[in-house]
Amino acid sequence: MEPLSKTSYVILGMLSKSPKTGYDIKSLVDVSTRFFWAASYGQIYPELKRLESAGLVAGSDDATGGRQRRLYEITAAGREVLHQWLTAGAPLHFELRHEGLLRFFFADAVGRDEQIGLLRSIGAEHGRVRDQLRDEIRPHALAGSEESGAEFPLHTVEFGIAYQEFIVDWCERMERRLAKTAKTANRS
Amino acid sequence: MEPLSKTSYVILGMLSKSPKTGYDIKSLVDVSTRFFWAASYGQIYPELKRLESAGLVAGSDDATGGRQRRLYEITAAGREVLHQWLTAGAPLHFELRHEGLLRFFFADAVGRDEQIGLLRSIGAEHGRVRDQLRDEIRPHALAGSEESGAEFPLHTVEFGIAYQEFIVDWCERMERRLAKTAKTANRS
DNA sequence: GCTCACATGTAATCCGTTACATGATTCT
DNA sequence: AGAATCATGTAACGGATTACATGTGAGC
Repeated sequence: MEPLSKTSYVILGMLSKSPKTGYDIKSLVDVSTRFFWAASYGQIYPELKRLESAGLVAGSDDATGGRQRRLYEITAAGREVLHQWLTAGAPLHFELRHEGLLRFFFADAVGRDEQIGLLRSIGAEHGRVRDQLRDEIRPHALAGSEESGAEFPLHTVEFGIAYQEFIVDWCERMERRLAKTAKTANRS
Repeated sequence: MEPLSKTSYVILGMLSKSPKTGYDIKSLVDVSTRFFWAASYGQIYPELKRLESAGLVAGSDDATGGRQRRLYEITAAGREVLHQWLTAGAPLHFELRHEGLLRFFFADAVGRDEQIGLLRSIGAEHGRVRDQLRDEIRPHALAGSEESGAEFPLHTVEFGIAYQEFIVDWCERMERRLAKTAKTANRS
């Protein structure tokens, strides 16, 4: 069996706690793993079908009246591959794409004002994400933790908050440093 | 004109300093922007052609003997769109995909030993990247800085080092925290 | 003579997003 | 009555990686 995509482990992981619809999974991802592993309907629904034909999840129709609803639950085989992935020694995929940093890299070509403006927008954006994690995602993780005893989703959000905060702080420090050594603009 | 991909800005940015071959660009990316914006030959060569037909770069054959070599330089129009991007108010694309964190999120399903082992591999991996930035990329940026006066590539590497270090530290703190509250394994 | 760096490209494939299409139920 | 939420899916597209294919020149 060819190896599963990382996103299918998100699905398996979410289903390992309780049965869910594709919609449920997407909603959950949006308030939890999204910041380090996003997923869209365009991935989730087809992936659920693939996982079902691979015997890792089992779907059952669960329509209420005229509204269609397909509830998936993880199978024993699914639990097995999830556990395998969770304990594997394989290299962990890590990827960052940061347009702000890319611009910053080339920022010698613009004036001090633009350099500082760039740092402000980068900092502001990461500040917004930090706020969102703190005010929306963290309470959600906290509730889940009290209800199920799971502590790692909470640890993960807390890492996220500290991570965003680190970038915000760095932007502020760099901004101050640049402000001190004001310099005339050097267009291209 | 449809908007350029971020990767084409990497190319334009690299060419804005001096003319280069596709090979040169790839080599440079690999010792500079790679950690927050990677690029492969499969993107660079086709993109150079597109940029040329859009009039943003100009290529000239520069073969030495039998070895083909095509040198590209940025045009005035190319400088213009680069500068536009560098000073635009557009939202900055940011994306993180972190398999280690994803596993960590689901780590309630494994035992303490595996949880700690996971933190160790995450920390070790980020430590390796930090070392690479410090020992290989930073000297390179420093040399470039002394030669051309460009300071932002250096600032960017320094951010990278601090960023990787932040994650390493966090892993160590979390590891210690988990070690203190040892717990029996709870399979799935 | 061999290996490594220089040099260019393409095709297959993967992973993922966005936009579209459709409809039921619940809340205000 | 209308809006928001629940619910499922697909098609088109975009961005990027990997593997493949090919060959030169320089240094040991």
